[in-house]
Amino acid sequence: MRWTRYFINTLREVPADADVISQKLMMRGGMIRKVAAGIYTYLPLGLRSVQKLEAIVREEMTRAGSTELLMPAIQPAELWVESGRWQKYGKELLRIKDRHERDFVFGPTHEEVITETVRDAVSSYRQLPVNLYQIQTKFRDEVRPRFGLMRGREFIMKDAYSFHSSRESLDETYEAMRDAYGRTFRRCALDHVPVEADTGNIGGSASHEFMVLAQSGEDAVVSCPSCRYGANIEKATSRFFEDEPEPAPMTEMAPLHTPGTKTIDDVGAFLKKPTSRLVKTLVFDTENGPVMVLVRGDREGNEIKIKNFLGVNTLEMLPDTKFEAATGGPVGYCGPVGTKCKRVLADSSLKGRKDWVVGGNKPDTHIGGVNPGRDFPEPEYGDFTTVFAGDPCPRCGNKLEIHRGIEVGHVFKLGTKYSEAMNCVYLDEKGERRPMIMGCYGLGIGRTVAAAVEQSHDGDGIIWPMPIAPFEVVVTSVGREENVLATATEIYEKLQAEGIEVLFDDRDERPGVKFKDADLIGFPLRIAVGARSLANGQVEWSFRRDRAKQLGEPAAVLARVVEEVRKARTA
RNA sequence: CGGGGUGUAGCGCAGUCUGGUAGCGCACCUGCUUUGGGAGCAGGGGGUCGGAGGUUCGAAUCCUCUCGCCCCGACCA
Repeated sequence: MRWTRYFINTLREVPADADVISQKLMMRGGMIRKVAAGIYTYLPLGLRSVQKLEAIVREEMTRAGSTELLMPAIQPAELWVESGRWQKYGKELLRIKDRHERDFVFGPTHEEVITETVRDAVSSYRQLPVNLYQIQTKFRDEVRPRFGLMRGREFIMKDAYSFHSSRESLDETYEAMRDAYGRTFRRCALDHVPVEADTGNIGGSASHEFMVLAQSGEDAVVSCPSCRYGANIEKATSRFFEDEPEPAPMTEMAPLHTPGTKTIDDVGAFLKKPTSRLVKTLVFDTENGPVMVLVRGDREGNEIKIKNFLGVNTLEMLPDTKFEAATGGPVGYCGPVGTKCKRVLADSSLKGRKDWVVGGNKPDTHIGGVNPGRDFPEPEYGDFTTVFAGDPCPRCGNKLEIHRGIEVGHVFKLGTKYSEAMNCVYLDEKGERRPMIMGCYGLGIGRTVAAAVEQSHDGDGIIWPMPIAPFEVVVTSVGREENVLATATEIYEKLQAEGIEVLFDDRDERPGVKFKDADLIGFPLRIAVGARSLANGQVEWSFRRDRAKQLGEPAAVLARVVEEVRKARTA
């Protein structure tokens, strides 16, 4: 492809509304263009990267035994009513009406359509398992789209769904898909980590996310450098409480006068005890009424874990205005002894511990020597706290690390949530009707491309990993001398003949402009042909990643560049 | 949804407070010079100043309403 015949418009200045690096560089490099908040055009260069990633994804899906289909973006509301999500999904679901005033949605995901499809086509266990995928445009009306392609409203996603007659069959496919994801991201040369994830609203029993590690990531990833443990912070656990001393014998409950100690740190300082020896009381409001959660004083409550344990849809910190009425005590001195809260949870780190120090439900008062079971009803124990960096790994005990990550893929064991709601059943060997067991597997195409840019760039622009670079090689002619153009053209044509993806910068521009553009767009390899080196019968080539220039005769450079591309392709 | 900000040429911005026929840089077009890291000079084209209404002899500028966009927060497969 010749630059002068292509469609590239680079910007010298960063558009004012771009906030993350991938968005800035892709907009400047002429790869994407914002049309509305969270809605982008993929310009030709950007589309090439997208399509190259899609090709890799298709190969890996095929290898994992998944078959491609394409479902509609616009879906009838009835399907969503049937699954129950017409009510539940909320404002993120873009609802539209056709000219007959019939309700439709622009699909944010495709469980409904695929379940209907498989339900109608499959009736016997002999036809299972089924594994189907598509690469398609979704729309989610995010409250706050941001970060360019990383959190758009309209976005391209690969989504796959599998249907099974047994748990074992689902496990097998789940593993195959998980492997396929790992291979896909590895082939894109992305530094990523698979982690255990919260299953969220979608439900289901097991779930893993694939996180690309990058500063701009919206998620926090807990990982162990020694063993292979990795989990989203929403889900991660640790053995932080194992350093607790042996429980002392129980003492009597005794009130403590603690004036002006609103926070747990105040109380610790006042009583001259480390906050880890105190108990912090959190109160949340849910649709089922207020819930009290007790955690060790130095830890933080994890709302996702609490929400999942309770099985509620809404959970938020109880506002001060409702506090006294709900708990029977003032803010800052809340505790489980004699509380009005019907439900009291406690983090497992408190289990077996004696003589708690808790709020006294009276102003300026705490209580020491409090023991669950004796002084207040035994609470419900569970894991309700968030992991801190440096906590011991739940598997091996070594220190956990926390990094920022971009969620580029998510695999779920869905179970029978949708098949039951939508009557997607099969007949087993005994002729009995059973709901199919489902899995679903998402991979953000645009987000992965953006994540690659987040992870690989420098002050001058993008440094594309070869497998998803818009072109593998750029040939830059420097100067307009006849032999320069002739040599550059020849190299360009030979590279094309070798099947290399090459862009020929044949513009009549000054060298600086061409080099700056090449760096900005980030072609992995560059061949520069200029009069100066050509006088010695040489041309120059370099990798974008280090830009170290090497000289050689055209034929030798050509061979070397072809070799480097092939090497990268098979890596 | 709450708080803050912003909207002037394709991009980046000034002008708004203090009303008087719209400006700068980049990009674009023409010419000459230049040619290995975003050239120089000269000339040129392009904007109903987000939209509607109002005040005024006169509105980018003041007032009212409205829309878009951005940031922080809450929320989120």
